[in-house]
Amino acid sequence: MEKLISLIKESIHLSSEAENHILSIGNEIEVKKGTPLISQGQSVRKTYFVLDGCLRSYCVDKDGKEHTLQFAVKNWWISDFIAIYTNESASLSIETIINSKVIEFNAKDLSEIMTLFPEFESFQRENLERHVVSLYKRILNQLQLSASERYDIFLSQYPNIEKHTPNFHIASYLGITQQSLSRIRIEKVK
Amino acid sequence: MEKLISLIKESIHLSSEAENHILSIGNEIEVKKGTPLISQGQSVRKTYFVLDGCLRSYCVDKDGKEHTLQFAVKNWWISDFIAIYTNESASLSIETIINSKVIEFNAKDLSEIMTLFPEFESFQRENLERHVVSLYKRILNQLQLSASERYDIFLSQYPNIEKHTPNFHIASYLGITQQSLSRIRIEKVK
DNA sequence: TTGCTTTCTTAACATATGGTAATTTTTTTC
DNA sequence: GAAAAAAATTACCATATGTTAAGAAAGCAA
Repeated sequence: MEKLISLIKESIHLSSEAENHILSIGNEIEVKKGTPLISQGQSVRKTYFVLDGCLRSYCVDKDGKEHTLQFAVKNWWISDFIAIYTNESASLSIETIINSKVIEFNAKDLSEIMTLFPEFESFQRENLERHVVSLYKRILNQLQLSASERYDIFLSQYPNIEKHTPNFHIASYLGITQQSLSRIRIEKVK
Repeated sequence: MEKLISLIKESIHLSSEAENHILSIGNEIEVKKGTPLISQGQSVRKTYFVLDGCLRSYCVDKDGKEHTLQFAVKNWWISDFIAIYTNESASLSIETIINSKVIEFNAKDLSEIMTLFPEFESFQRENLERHVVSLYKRILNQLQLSASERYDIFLSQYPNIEKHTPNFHIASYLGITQQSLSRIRIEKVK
């Protein structure tokens, strides 16, 4: 939990009162590989901060195909932000890819922090700004790059992730089939 | 300019002091069709609020192809947010698609508002939350829908926009060529 | 270790989209 | 309104990616 506290302190001044409040609303838990944490259709109550391991958020389309929206590794936040920011029920599911350690927060508690300690507004705003930038960059990649080029960028953004993440999840993040990814991987070797 | 003020008032309480400050930093201008407002490579100093008309942001790749990242119509903000939030020079260009009326802000003035009037933090945060949601939805569309389905959604999100926006800009937003879009449009008629 | 399950690869074929180029249509400009 | 410029359509062929299905490899559980 100290890791999260020190991360916050990089961005804003944190009173001991606020620090204690965060410690009181966060719940550190260990989650076995393959555990569903949020399921499409449910009402979303949780947001997770990853201490160790790897999670992913994805949606399942009408044909039953999965599409990975986000991977979250150490020090990243993950939730169904679409549901949280629009107050709708979950359109995404979230699961652990490997055994992981996370801090679980009630989304409601997190948004209340900003009322209790207004300085958190700017912490949250900065997070959102970075979030917007990364999403724009992903859209730009999708618009202008081939699947093979997107895979290269993926590997540089998530070094080591392919050691524990099945290729079909990576393929679903890149927007291609696992067969296409397999072909691309073989081309690279040559 | 009243339109922007009333939009802000929907989100936060606005003191007359803060209102005057906004009026003082915003510059209402009319811009002829096809005018470049920001160009790739420049340092970005402006953010625009659209009162009337239509603008787009786009990037030009190494082959000279354009990729449209955003269209902005009435009551939308547009800028190179990647550049602004990362403090880099512009990776995007912005231009008017038709004769437009916009309020021009110095990006620096806008971010200073939050220091001068902290209540703006939450206005900006809410904007960013909506921004994140719309970007996630676009990524999901790109991952799971065909070009034809994405075009349908585009038309419902921007009704009337095709009346004044060239198809090759719409195609570049959807991530396809104008020839493909042309084929899709013909299929629809049948 | 052994067997079972999941994941990955491979192949043959199908389909969507891209590239080039010519033609038509629409818009702009004078 | 005529000429010029820009945009849209069309056609033909190329290519990337999808689909289906089978077999190989890797990972997991007893």
